[in-house]
Amino acid sequence: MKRRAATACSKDSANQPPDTFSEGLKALGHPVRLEIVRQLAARDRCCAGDFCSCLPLAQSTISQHLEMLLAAGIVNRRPEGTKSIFTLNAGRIAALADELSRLSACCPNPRKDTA
Amino acid sequence: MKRRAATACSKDSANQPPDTFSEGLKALGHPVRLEIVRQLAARDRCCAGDFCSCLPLAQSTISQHLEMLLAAGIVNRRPEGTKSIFTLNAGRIAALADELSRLSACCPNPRKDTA
DNA sequence: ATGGTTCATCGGCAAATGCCGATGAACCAT
DNA sequence: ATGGTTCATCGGCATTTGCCGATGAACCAT
Repeated sequence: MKRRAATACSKDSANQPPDTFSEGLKALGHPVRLEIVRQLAARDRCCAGDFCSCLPLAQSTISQHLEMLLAAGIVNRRPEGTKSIFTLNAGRIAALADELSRLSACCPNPRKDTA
Repeated sequence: MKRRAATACSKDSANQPPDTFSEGLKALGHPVRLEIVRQLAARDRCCAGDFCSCLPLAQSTISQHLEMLLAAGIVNRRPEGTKSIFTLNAGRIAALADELSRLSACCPNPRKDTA
């Protein structure tokens, strides 16, 4: 098991450098990863196996999706016994949502009527 | 030029069926497409060529990115003479932002302090 | 009609992505 | 120590993505 790299790579929640906006959106832009996030939002605290039992995918595949979400700062991981506990990084998601809404508000673009 | 398929495929702004959330995020989850969206948000109304002059990519590549944004409902396209005028679909982006923020709000997940 | 723009589409190619089964480390029991 | 979980990582594979140059249609001049 090489997954005990650091001590607990979950505390550093919002460690996203500069341009990571598109990175975050990309991580969320996949139905499986989005489902993972939804599960996490609904249940709070899932271990990796929980996702395996509610998604029709191999364990290795799910592990890789989790890894991507982790790399994008969307989720946090914490080792607990032989399990990996995942939690949502709500702050990060909120920040993405915020930047997105700011994008939409930037230009009113009211040309939506008949003209 | 086959691009005059319908009359003006831009009016139907928010025509996204059911799951299109991840589709939209995926479309935005690419630095080039995000830059296109930013340009559009800042300037309102760009033709395709405008993007070619501010992005270091071939015209065909940009056309394809625009096509993706169009398919995802992020932008609208309107033919105008020999040009294609693009506008932001701000409503769609706002809806994505909203759903995203709802995701983050779902679970407070306050375990962010030392514990 | 002729020529010049603008831009969508068509191969083609390299790289990235998504998926899997297998392997083995870390941990928990016994 | 032995065996059973849990899960990250590896190699391999098929598909998708991102990019390009070239082509040609639609439109605008003249």
